[in-house]
Amino acid sequence: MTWIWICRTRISLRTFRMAKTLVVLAGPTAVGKTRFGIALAKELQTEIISADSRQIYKEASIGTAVPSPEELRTVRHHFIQTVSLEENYNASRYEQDVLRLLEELFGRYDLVLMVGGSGLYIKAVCEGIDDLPPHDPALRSKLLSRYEKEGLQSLTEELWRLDPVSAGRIDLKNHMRVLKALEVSLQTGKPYSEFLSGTPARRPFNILRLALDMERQELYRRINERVDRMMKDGLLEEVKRLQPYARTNAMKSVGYRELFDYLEGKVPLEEAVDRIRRNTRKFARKQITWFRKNDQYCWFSPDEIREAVQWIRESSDLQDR
RNA sequence: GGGGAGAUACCAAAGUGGCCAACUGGGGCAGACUGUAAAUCUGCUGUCGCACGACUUCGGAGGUUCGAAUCCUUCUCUCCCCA
Repeated sequence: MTWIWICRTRISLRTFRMAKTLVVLAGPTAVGKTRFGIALAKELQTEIISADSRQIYKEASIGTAVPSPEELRTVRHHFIQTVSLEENYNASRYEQDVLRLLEELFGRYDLVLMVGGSGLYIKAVCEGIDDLPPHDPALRSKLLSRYEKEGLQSLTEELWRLDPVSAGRIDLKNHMRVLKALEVSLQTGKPYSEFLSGTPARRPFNILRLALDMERQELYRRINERVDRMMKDGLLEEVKRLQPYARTNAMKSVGYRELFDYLEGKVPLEEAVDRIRRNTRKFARKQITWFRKNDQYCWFSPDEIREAVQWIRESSDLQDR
């Protein structure tokens, strides 16, 4: 656990002079962020902004593992079940919504807590995300069917023509990236790359980042346990109820797509549940990778709430108040 | 008791004399990622050095061969069918 110490020492030596601080609590799914976050919020007497791209949807609760009603009563949460699955929510909208809310919250608190595992959403708030023209679903579906008919090659060739900068930068094997760049370039007549500033946004508040992790084996155990609990709590019924939304973005999530497959008769139930377990493990690994590459995170184990509180107090200079 | 099929790396599964350290899929590990981000994409995955290379693998033990996961003998185990 030396890495934690190195990281803590380096950051806690820094002195933060700014009055307002956004404390970010990140980490893989099922590591215990909700519990930890609530404990922190109580201790620091503040509110929680959820940074979870799935818990934000109104219609879902079991599969997205939203905090329980009791937990939500204990500490005020924002962005939990606030938008509909039918809406086209994304990181950019989240950035704007959070910044607007923060203005208000910082009027009341010196310190606000953001808790969640959606790396891109957190990044959008902390570093900004460049403005793009409004998404054009018609163009997207046109490009998508072209991708299916003509293959990726045809799209990348066009991207090289329209936006060589992006073509040189983007992962050309990833059709999502190619599609996006092409879509924007076609829609605006300007290369996608010109919309990207490449510089992090300045924020009128300070940011403190901490992340939770635990031994891999234990994390996997907790994931399995959680999946079993979700099934007992009625995940299958929730998924049945959400079948009309099966084709929306959010319903491609772990826990839903596997059960849609079961409901459509593609796999037996036990197999579907097993896939949920495996896909959740993969998801957790990806989250860890994402947060690990950002060396501003100070890592804690989920039982180090006291240590985290102390670290936050020291780092945010609250003690001087 | 008789007849048949099979045992391959963590799992599943190809290979049926040299092109095999062994296809492929899963799993695992690592990574990329500025609008689907719980998405999408990439690399590695016998051991040791981790580049070249060296060493040990395809149920066990023998054998044939210049050479075997692949052929022969035998042993062990599994599955199926008939009794």
